[in-house]
Amino acid sequence: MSFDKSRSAGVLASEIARLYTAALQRRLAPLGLSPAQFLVLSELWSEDGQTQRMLTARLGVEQATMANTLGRMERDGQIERRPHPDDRRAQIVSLTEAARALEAQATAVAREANAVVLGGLPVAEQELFLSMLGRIVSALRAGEGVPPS
Amino acid sequence: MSFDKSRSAGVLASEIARLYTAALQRRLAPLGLSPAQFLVLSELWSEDGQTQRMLTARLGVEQATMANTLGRMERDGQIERRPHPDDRRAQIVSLTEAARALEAQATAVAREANAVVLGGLPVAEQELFLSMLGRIVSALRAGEGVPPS
DNA sequence: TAGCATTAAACAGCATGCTATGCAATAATA
DNA sequence: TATTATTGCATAGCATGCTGTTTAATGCTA
Repeated sequence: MSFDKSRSAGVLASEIARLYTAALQRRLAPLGLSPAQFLVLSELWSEDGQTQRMLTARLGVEQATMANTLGRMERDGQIERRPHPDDRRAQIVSLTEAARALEAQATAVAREANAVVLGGLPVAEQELFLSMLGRIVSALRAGEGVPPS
Repeated sequence: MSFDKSRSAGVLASEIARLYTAALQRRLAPLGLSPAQFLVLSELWSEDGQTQRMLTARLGVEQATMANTLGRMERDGQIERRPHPDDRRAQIVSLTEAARALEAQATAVAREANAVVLGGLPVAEQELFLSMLGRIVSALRAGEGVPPS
């Protein structure tokens, strides 16, 4: 009859997401970063000089969301946008020195925030939990997401 | 060194949350409801006539978030706010007829959206997964959240 | 009882996410 | 080659979440 939040995978996942984001934000704030900015940076740290389109695809958010986030990152001096040499529609997103310098610290605190989440389970179950999350994401992307045309 | 999103419990949970919210939104839209509105309604369906403070505590969001959501729900004709008989600061939030009529359908589609999420796992693992989510939420609330003073 | 603290809501301002549109540049095709 | 389709981004507008501040009503206490 009624809806039991405490047994809803979606509601529980959303709550974990909110608490994780808050934990990460508290740790990133001293570095001048936000959670979404961190994700973009982590992509650029592994490969600098990507187009907005590539970043959008790899992080799995909508193009407009990425455009807004990149706008804030440019405003905050984390990235620069330079014209694409071959395609005048596109731009190359590249790290500033300031952003490059944050990699070690930011990665460390992000790992810490994730450890806090996993810390809710005994070590013996953590690996299985990660595996379950991964399988669910794959299934949802395949089933509910936009079909890859 | 670098940050691996695909092994981050927080990132994966956030992604499941986004995909779940989208799946739920698609199903609720024909009823004129949004995911956050559904959660408030589900609370009111089980006990009508609560104060904003009670709803805030039970759904675990901030007071300001709840005030905004209730504002949209009032605008959309789902709830009414009436003065509290004993406390002139407070208001009683009660369901409109229209909102009361949606319970069965809305609950059904929400269950469906949750089934889609759990569907990413074999049935044998679903119960364990729910238990893990619940334990993590409890641990995070206790550890990182605002201490219950 | 006067004054301070607490509580219930509202409001302001911001970050992230989304959809829908619009625009310019590039590609494909009739 | 002229049209049409596609692609890469930007913008607008909205929902949800947060923090911080303000206001009004209540409660407590010296």
